[in-house]
Formats: sequence, C-alpha cells, structure tokens
Amino acid sequence: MDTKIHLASDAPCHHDFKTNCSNCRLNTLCLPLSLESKDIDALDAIVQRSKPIHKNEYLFHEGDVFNSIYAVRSGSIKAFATTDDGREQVTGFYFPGELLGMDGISRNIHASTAKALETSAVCEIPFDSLGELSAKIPNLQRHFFQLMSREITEDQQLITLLSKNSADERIAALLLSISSRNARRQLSANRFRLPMSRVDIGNYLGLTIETVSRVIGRLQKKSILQVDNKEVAILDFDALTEIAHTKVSHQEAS
Amino acid sequence: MDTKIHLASDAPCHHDFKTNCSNCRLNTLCLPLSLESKDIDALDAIVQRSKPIHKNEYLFHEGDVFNSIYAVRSGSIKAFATTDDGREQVTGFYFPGELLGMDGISRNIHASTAKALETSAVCEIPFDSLGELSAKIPNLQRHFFQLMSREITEDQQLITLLSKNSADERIAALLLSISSRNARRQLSANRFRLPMSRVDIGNYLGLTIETVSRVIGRLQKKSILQVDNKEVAILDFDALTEIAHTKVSHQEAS
DNA sequence: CGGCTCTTTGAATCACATCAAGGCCCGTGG
DNA sequence: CCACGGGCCTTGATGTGATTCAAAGAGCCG
Repeated sequence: MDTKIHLASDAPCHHDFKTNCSNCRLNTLCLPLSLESKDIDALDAIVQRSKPIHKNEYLFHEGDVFNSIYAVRSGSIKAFATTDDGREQVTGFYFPGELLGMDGISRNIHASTAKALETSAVCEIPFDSLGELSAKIPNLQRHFFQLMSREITEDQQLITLLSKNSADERIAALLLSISSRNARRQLSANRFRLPMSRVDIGNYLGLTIETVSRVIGRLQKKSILQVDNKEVAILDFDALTEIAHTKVSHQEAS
Repeated sequence: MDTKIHLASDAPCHHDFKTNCSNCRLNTLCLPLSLESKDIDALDAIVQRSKPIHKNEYLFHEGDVFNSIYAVRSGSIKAFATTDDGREQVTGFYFPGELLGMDGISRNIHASTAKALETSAVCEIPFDSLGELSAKIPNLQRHFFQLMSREITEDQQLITLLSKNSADERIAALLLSISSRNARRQLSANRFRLPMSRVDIGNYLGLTIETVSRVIGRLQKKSILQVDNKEVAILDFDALTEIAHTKVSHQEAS
C-alpha cells in the first residue's frame, strides 16, 4: 500500500522496496535477533507477508486447522476463546513485534480466534518450515522456545491477576502492560490510544464493562489518568504502579 | 520396586532393572512417543533420575537459574508463584507423565516454585541437551513444541475458568480434570485421593478455603460427591460434568 | 436528523470474602 | 492410656466488591 509510488519505475527492481526480515524495524522484538544475515535470509524466505487485514477481520478461528503462527507488524490483534455459552474470554492482546497462534501447536488446531482490533499487518510463519529451520539454526530454536515460554509466563501472570487482584489492580496492571509494550517500540509510555473496546478489556480482565468504566472513572477522579474515550494519558505513573502493586515486570528476550 | 524379585539372577545384568525411558510405563504420556528405539536411547542418556523427593521438599524455586525441565514419574507436584504480598498463586498441579518447569525457559530463571505434595519421583531433563537432541530428532522437537503449547492452552483454560466461572463450576472442573488425568494413567476416574490441601485448591482456583469447603459440602449434600477428607468418590459423573459446563476436554498429543 | 453502538452513572442484589468458633485427626509426651 | 497442642477442615454470621438491572448520555454514520 505504501509502496505504490514506486510502481512508476520500469526496472524490475520493485523487490527492493518489499518488507523483509532484515529491514524490519521490529526484528529484535520478533523472531530473528542475534541471527547471522544468511540465517535471517533463510527465515525471511519462509515468512509470508500477506495484505493488511482490516478491523474486525479474522486471522484464524478456534477449531481451524493450525498451519502457521503470526507476528504482528502493525496494528493490534485480540485472541479469544469462546465459552460454550457463547461468551468471549480474551486471552491476549498482541501488538507489533509480538507473536500469536502458538496455542494451536499442541493439537494442530487453533485453540483460539484471532481478530484485528484495527487495520493490521501480520507476517505468517508456516510452522512446519519454522520447525525445519529451527533444527538447522540452534539460535532460532532456542529463541522460539523462549517465545513460547514467555507466552506461558504471561498467561500465568494473568492467572494471578485474575485470581488475586481487585478490579482497580487489574485495570492498572493492564494499562501499565500496554504502556511498557509501547515504550519497547519507542512510543510514548504515557499517552496512547487503546485499540480495544471496554467490552474487550472486561473480557480480558474478567470484569463487566460497567466495572471497567467505573474503575477508569475513579482513576480519573484521582488525577492518575486522563481518559477521553480510547485516548489515555497516564498523569501519575507512580500512583498507577502503586495500585497495580502486582509486578508487571516486562522481561526481554536474552 | 516391583522388580526386586529378579535380583535372584546372578548375571551382571542389574542394569536391566533400572528405570529408563524405554521401559517407563509413562513413556507415551511424557516426552518420547513415536520415537524409534535408538532415539529413545539417546533421550534416555540425557535424562537424570534422581532419588525421590519427599513431601514439602522443593524441586526448584522461583528465581533459581533454569537448567532443566522435569517429568513427574510418581507422586505429585504443585507449582506456584508468590505474589509480592506473600500469597501463593498455584499455577498447576502435576501428576505422573506430566512435565513442568517450562516457564523458566524464557528468561533462564524459574518463574515459579515447585514443591512435592507427597513423596514423588521425577526425571530431570537438562534443557540444553534436550535442545541439541531436538535439533537432530524432528519428532522429538515437534513433540516438545506440542507439550509447551499444551501448557499454554491449559493455562488459557484456567484463565477462562477464573474469569468466567462460579466457585461451584471451578471446583467441578478441577475434580473432572484430576479424574480424567487419573483415567489416562489407567487409574480410577471415580475414586481417588486428592494430594493437595484445601488451601492449595483455593490458591489454584482463586477461592478461599471456606468457599472450597462449602462447595464440596454442597456437592456432597446433592449426592454428587462423597468426600472423606482427601478421599473423593464421584457418585454422579454426569451431574458433575453438567455443573462444570466448561468443557475440560483432555486433548491427547497426536 | 434519526438510529446505531459504545460508554457512563446510579441503585439494588448477590456471590464470595471475612471474621469467628468449633470439630476432627494425629502425633507427642506425661 | 489419656491429655494436650497444632494442623487442617467445616460451619455459621456478617460484610463488601463486583454484578446486574436500568436508564440516559456521547460519539458515529447513513
């Protein structure tokens, strides 16, 4: 989409303008990292960059045959499972540089549905090819194990949050998590736009939308936040951290 | 233990009676499975079988340097994280044939503590060696990816349980989970002993011990369960399944 | 403008937590 | 053998944070 200008050139060099793993500015967040350039090229060769998906479009559905995992390049994705009575349990929000779909590996069937919260670009990484490549590139294998393990520790942090923390603490922890993930991408840690609705927040944190709304209202009244619909400004970072006394340490891949 | 009779033989073949991966009766539950015998031997060579650990002893602590994952051979283990205010969040109970410790891979530091609920035997599997071996044996790599993925889906089921289900539903789901894991090991699905205390159950399900106790009492009054301290008999399996309407499908590795 | 969906706010209710007491089991020691 | 103490579990009375129900405001689009 943002490469259309170059089509004027008649040389067969439109390839130069394509995104690839080595020029991707997220490549230290996503899979590569500490790979030699020939290894990055090998990885690049298996990664498929499809056209952007629009808000409310699906990347995969629960029950679909599992073939690939996905890396978010831009935008944001929510993953959720549907309970038998039709309610959504959001299992994660995924931002650029983050990987999703690893819950499909165990049964070769996706265990959750992934839906775009806004127009987003993703890299599709066929899992079989990734496995083969991992066997040849020890660093890649290790890194992928680490990414799966990170998903596990993050799920366990969410378990603790749901099990032990009040509504205020849960909301504070989520805001801080989004903030720190923004910072990791060199974006503002204090001002950002929430891509998800209040319903999604509720379905992630195990709260109703009314409670979400009330907590946010409360935090505004205390001048900790300033919220205008989806736009959030964190006015008092320390106070927010204090409320979310739960440590939301954001581990980096080694 | 059940091989002692054979010691009468005077041939220098006491090795034959040592536990190893190929004669382990759990080997379809744990790592191997569909490996050729030379591959099982290679795996066997890196697995360390230490002496049994006793009730309340630790396998590893949160914060310890991560070196190995562990497979339970007998007994049972609980894994938990400690919140900053000192409370325990139990993240899982592990029975024979199940693997734990994978949350330590991402940062090379254990993210949880593992403690024996009763006298237990475990296999220690050094992770570096497992990685190297995985690179050589595609089936092993795939199987290990699947095991990690299973941990993710199970954590996500717990997230849903905590977020969406009542105390009664949570307890019913846990009992059914233990029941089906017993069945997988050819044990009774209807009568078993809970190795964990009410406190542990509460810390796993996000409930207080009083609530756990009340729910169990209620289920007894309805003649769905018969409970004598830690001994549980499921009298009405269908009713229990009905209460835990959450599907606790127990996926098997393909 | 009207008709959506999403969000906010208030009042009533409920499920679970908290507080408090008592029971049971088991080991230890007189 | 019984008495005592300490875990662990159960049961009841009371409190409370979050849900539920209800209604109205705010943003968005045809």
